[in-house]
Amino acid sequence: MTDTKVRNMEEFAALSGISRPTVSKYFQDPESVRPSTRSRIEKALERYDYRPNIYAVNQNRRLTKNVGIVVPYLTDPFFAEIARKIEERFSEAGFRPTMYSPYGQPDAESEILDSLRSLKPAGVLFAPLGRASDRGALEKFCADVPTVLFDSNLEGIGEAFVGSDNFSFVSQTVEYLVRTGAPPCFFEMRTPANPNANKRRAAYLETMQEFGHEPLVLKIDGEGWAFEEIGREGARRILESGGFPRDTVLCSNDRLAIGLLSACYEKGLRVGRGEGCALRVASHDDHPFAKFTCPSLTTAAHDYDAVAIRAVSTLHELIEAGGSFARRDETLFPAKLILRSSA
Amino acid sequence: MTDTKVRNMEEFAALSGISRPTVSKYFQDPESVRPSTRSRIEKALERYDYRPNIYAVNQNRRLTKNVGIVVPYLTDPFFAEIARKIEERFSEAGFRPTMYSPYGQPDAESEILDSLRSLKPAGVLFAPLGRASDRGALEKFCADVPTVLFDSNLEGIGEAFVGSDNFSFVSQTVEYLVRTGAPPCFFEMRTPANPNANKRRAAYLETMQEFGHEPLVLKIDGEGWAFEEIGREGARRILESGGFPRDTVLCSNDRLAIGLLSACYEKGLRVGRGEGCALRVASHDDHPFAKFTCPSLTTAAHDYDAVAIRAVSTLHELIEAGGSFARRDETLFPAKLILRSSA
DNA sequence: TGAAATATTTTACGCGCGATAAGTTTTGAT
DNA sequence: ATCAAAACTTATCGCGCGTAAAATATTTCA
Repeated sequence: MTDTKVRNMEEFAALSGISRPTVSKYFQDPESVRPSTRSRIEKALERYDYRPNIYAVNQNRRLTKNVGIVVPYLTDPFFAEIARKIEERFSEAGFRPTMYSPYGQPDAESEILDSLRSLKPAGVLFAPLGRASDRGALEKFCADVPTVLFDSNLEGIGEAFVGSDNFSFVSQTVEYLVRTGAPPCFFEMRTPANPNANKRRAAYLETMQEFGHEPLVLKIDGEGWAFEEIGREGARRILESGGFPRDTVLCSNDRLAIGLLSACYEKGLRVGRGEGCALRVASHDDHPFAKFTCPSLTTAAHDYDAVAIRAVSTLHELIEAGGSFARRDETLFPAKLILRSSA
Repeated sequence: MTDTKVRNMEEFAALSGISRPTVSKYFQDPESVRPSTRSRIEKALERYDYRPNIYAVNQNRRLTKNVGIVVPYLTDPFFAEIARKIEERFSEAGFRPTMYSPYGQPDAESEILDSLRSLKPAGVLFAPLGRASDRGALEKFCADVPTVLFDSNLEGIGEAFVGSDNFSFVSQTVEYLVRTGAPPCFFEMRTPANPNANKRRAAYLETMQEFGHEPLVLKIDGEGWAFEEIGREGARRILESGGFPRDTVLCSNDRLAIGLLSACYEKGLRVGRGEGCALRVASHDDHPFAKFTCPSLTTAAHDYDAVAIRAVSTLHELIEAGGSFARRDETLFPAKLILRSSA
């Protein structure tokens, strides 16, 4: 590689012996030029290592190749993992994905949308905070930018939704717990941040009804996104005031369960399905750490890959459709029950 | 807010009754225009909600307000947490931080640097993969872009380094374990990805020597970044072939320890410092999940905040210094011992 | 009140590339 | 060899803004 620094496309075109418009065409789609020209450009590319100025490109293109990925809490490995899968797929498809997270703060979410808008992205995959989101801000954003919601559905917002079927999660765990032991009580936050939590509670109530068992919901206090801490404190309080009302607990999500398990361990309460176990615990999500809890956590798993793949392909379709669908599709993937040691 | 859509700065300037160059000046630094002008612009801003085109701005400015944050593995809550803190501070300072992660892959790391370079960032905070990094690529990058390394130090790369003092981590844990019980063996990967691991081993050897104890290093097999899994498998193998050679184990990092604890639980081996405990386990990092392991993990904590704050301020200084320092400074923050139940 | 100091306006150019139109060459099938 | 289609070249414009120089207006302070 020669060290002649190439200032712009004009210069690079001269060096490769091709006209600038053709070089421009090449960078927009290498297949769109004749093989012989392509190889000449690529040879020059090896020698001079030029890349089009991304700002000039984006200023002039009708549509950028940027896509936004927004998740509510990026330090949660669950979201980090799904964001990663989505990011990977976009990169492969030649887009420039950028990740954003409001870390639970509604005003930060609105700010992200504002700054995202000014990036003129081709599209956005958006997992909203949920209850706390500023609905008006989201609607305005979605009116301007092709947006697909994932993970957490807000009715009427975005051109489509891709996520997991909460009913499938809960019906499977409840069915399993009932079949192999006793009907569970349901362990959740009093004021969940996420609409999925409400759907899970509803599914619990419905499924228990169906099986002819009395439902019992334990609502624990706590605000914010420190779910493990909240789960642990909630469980401690229950254990210190007489213990759980049933010998089987179904947690709304794995992060609460992680906290609960830690409280049980601390109190010397043995969790699992074997001899000498006082409590069975199951949960939902298959959080990346659920394999390493003590005992390892029986849970219903998201189909991470399916959600990521479908979310990306749906956004692709949306972009190609010009930014809007005739109908707002909702795709829900079923859960897969993962049997481990906790129940 | 009126719904007249403002196309560009020209139009907005006309609407606010100020000339375009002055409006341009305002957006670069609101303090640089007369208060009376400023308030006129801001009044217009409330009515018309205009924002300068980010691509046109960045194309023409000598230096963008972009900064890059690169961490080796973003789905690791440890990195996610520190990246978050850094991101937050840059946002407050009026920069546009963007996060990148190669997820352990050296070629992805080089690609990130390439695409980062084309963003013409004012500076980059970079936590390299370590051993696997393509040193040549990093050097070339750092020659063009003001870069400060953090977390993981590669000698001679970047204009400065900010991180934690590995010796301080290990000397504190070893001292504590020796003082309150017995000298630990050291549990680590055979081929650690990160230079910090080597420094920790060296610190272990040195500290044990100093205390007059025979060091003992257990090297477990495994490749990649699935440290919990690797730690668990390594511990299983040890437990199944006679158990740990000492009753105290010091893990190189918390993620390995999480795996080890899970293996111990599985095998019915009670970990902790009380009666009936067969093993004491301590570690390093204070991973966000270390509070929730069973038992909770005694560990040496990074000063996350100090590292984040110093990394950001160092990069600020570097940018203001025009991109290079006279001397490559290395800032190391000491660890803080966190006593929990595992040792 | 007046002159110097500071802000603002006017004017004009450039950044690097996308897009388009009109003319020229190359291609590949007859 | 012929000819139309495909690919390329040349020329030119526009995107939205930064920046600089010169002219003008406003403020500041004696």
